[in-house]
Amino acid sequence: MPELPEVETVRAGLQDLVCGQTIRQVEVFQPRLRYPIEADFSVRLVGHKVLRLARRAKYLLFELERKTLLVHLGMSGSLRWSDPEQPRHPHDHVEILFDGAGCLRYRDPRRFGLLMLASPPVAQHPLLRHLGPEPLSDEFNSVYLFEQLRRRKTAIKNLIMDNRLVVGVGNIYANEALFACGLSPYLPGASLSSGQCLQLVTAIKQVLRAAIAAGGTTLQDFVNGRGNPGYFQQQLYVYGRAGEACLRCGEMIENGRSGQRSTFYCPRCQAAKES
DNA sequence: CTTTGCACCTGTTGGC
DNA sequence: TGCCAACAGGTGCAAA
Repeated sequence: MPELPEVETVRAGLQDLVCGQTIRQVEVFQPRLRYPIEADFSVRLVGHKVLRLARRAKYLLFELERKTLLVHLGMSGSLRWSDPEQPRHPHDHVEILFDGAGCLRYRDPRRFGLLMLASPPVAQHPLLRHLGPEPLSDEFNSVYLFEQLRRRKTAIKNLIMDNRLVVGVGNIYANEALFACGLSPYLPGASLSSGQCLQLVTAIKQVLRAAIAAGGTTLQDFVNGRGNPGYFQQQLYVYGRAGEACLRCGEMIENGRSGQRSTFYCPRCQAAKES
């Protein structure tokens, strides 16, 4: 469910609540997530203080003194600050209690997410090592993108959703960014000119920034760390709008498939252009 | 190396 | 109303 803007929204909302807090107790109610939670997970966390809450790609990084807790929300995960006295939801799989009042609860009906401890340097962790640049960094620019797309015939939409090329762009924002710059999602990567690469890079950054500013997109159940929804869905131009009129030209938005993912686009604004 | 399709899991939705 | 197939924000992996 969460793409980069949603994860960043959770990070920003939880940061002040967890930083400086020491972990008092960890309860695992359901260890079978994407990777099973190890038996010593709780023991290794208790007594450690959260120094910083960072993010890399769609991973949340709880930086402790000598280790890092990695949390990925998968498709349906959420992490929320809660009163330990409140009854737990059936899909609350992990609870982290702190010295101060309040606890962090990890909820994930589909269990595609993960919680895992990583030793420094965390960037070398197997799950993080092969990740591409952050989309909002200067490292992700048109020169880089153009070079990456050479010799790639995969559809551009699938390429920008590939973690090794650039992180954080999921199905919603891939569709939105391609609409924003008027490129067909089906263009082979190598067919993009350097000018189109610049337009696409600019569109991705702009869409992600706007989504972060709106607190993310809530389609069904996304909530930030404090249990509140995001509002970017009000600014979606194509995602989920199949059959409705294009907000720019009035043409009917189409819903196709690309790489087993549903793909929304305006056939007029995003006509496949030769380059 | 690139590309494709599957697998992991539960919940919701839409068609018949 | 009920049943069942299809689909849902992600991503690592095997196989071609």
